[in-house]
Amino acid sequence: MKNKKLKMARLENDMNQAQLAERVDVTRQTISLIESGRYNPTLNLCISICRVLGKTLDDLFWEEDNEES
Amino acid sequence: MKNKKLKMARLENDMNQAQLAERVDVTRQTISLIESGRYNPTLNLCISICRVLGKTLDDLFWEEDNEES
DNA sequence: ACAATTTGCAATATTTATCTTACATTTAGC
DNA sequence: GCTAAATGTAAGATAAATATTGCAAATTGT
Repeated sequence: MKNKKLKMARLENDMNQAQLAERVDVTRQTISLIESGRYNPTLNLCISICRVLGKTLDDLFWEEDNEES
Repeated sequence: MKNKKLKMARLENDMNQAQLAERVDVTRQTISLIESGRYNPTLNLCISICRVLGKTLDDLFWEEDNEES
C-alpha cells in the first residue's frame, strides 16, 4: 500500500526525495521506502515530514476505516 | 511532554493501560511510556491505538505549531 | 536517442523501539 | 490505615527502523 498522499504533498512542494530527506534529517532511502509503503516510520519522523510539507498527520498518514472502495 | 490526549481518550473508553496494551498487541510498559512521552512510537502502533480509541492521528498525536501558550 | 536527474532497490551495519521480567510507587475502595 | 489495583520505571534481550554504500531502472529535458 503505497503512500500516494505523501508523494503528492512532496511534489506540491516542489521537492524531490533527496530534498525532503535532508529537511527531515533522514536518508533518501527512508523517504523512498515510506512512499512505497515498505517502512513503518516513527511518529516523530511522520510529524517532521508533515511540518515540512505543511500537512497534518491525518492528511498524510490516516485512512478512514470506511474509505470508499 | 506527556501525551495527555492519549490518556484522556483511554479513560473515556474506560480502559486501563493493560487493557489498551492488549488490544493493540503491545506490552503495558509501551503504553505507559508513550503516555509519559518517553517513547517515539511507530506509525502503525499509533494508528492501532487510534482505531481502538475511536480517534484519529490528529486527535491524539498532532500538535499545532501555534498552540496557544 | 542521449544525458542528467530522480527514483527503486539490495546487503550489511547501526541505532532504537519494543519485549521480558521484576520491583517500586501511586491511586482508589473499604 | 490497609489492601488491591493501577501505574511508573529499570536492566538486559530482541526485533525492527534507519543508515551506508552502491548500482540499476525509470523519468525528464534537450
